[in-house]
Amino acid sequence: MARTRVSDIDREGSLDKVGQILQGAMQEFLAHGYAGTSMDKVAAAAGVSKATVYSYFQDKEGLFKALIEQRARKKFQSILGKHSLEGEPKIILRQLAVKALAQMAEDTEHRALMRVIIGESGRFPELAQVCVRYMIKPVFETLSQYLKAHPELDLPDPEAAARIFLGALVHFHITQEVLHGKDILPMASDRLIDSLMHLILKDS
Amino acid sequence: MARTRVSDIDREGSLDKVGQILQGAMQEFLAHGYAGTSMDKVAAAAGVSKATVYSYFQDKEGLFKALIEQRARKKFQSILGKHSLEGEPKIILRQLAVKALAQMAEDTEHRALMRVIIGESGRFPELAQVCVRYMIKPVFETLSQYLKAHPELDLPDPEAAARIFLGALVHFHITQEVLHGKDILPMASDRLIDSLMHLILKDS
DNA sequence: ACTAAACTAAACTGATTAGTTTAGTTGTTC
DNA sequence: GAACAACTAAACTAATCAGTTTAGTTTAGT
Repeated sequence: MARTRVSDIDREGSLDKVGQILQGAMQEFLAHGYAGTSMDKVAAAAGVSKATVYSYFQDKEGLFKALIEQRARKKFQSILGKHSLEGEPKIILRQLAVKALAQMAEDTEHRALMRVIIGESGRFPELAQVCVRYMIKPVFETLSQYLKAHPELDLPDPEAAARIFLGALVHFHITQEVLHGKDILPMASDRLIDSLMHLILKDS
Repeated sequence: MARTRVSDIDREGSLDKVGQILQGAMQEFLAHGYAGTSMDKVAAAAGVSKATVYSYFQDKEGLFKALIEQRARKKFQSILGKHSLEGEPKIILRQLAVKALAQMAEDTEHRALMRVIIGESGRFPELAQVCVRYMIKPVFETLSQYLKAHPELDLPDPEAAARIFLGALVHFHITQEVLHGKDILPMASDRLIDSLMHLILKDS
């Protein structure tokens, strides 16, 4: 049976056992997917015995779900949480696009998380929905709100425009980085962003 | 060793052994991913003995790669191959968007293929690149060419515009269908398409 | 020092895996 | 009918897997 108690004094550096296990699980699951990961290797990567893993998590599926939920919740802050979205659209939207593409490009964990979530979305639909709810939805709503607050952009449907804006960025990242298409279908990110700005702002 | 001879008379219905094996491999690999699929089940699904599978394909990895390459090459035709892309942009682009979204939504194999390719893109980068080369690139180039041939659209960078157009559509499909986000982040596809048309055409 | 909880390494179960081998069965060709 | 190639079912190897158990160690509270 899994323990309910989680918060104790942090002996041993900075992580409690749950954190240690999740850390090891992240390393393995994000690198090899659900079916490709063994619980022995998770325990080894966590620096913990296998019995301890099973004392905190019911089974492999439970650990995987707990891990993905934790990472999905933690990712939202880093992608838009600090970005305040205040100021002139011409500047703010460009800043947002540049920063989003750059951040996604350098964040290998985010890339691995995308692969796992999409790859397992057929077998774990509820996990995919967790990611929609806690990662994708807040980002869309934040941008929608900003676009709605700027009627001078003359967007008849700000929510749909937010989808187009973010969809174009994320799909660009998928083709270039996730699918290793940089050399086959090369394009500087500035060109995408310039065109995106031109379409949304209707002028320069 | 894998056989080199492939084309023979088609005894037995319509499929040769290679086709039969690939058919069974598709059923299993697309449903359970690479690591989650066993060669015993592939042979059973193909209606063929395991020894026969290994007489045509070197190993699991070779069969998987052959399968994904075949499906990626076959998918290009169905997504844009029949669409001729001739006529007024206002009509053609809307038609293209409507048809692309509808086709992706009803094509369960395409959805499974997306999951597997993205999910395995970290472990099989060369397969992901095959898909970029034979599925994504031709679609981008077809649309780019069409946009370039219509200067009245006043697009400063038709290639980037093609990326935005298709990226918005594909990412919409990923959030709604692949990640099961329809009920969490609902939006009628018409709204997305209307906004996309408005942005590209700058008027109605 | 005693106790109890948390943890460890290691062995174990029973199932499954990739890939090979064996012995026997089809079907075609000469 | 002899010979050959393609195929089959089934057994086999050696490794790995999820999950449990055992027996012993560490740690903290009293």
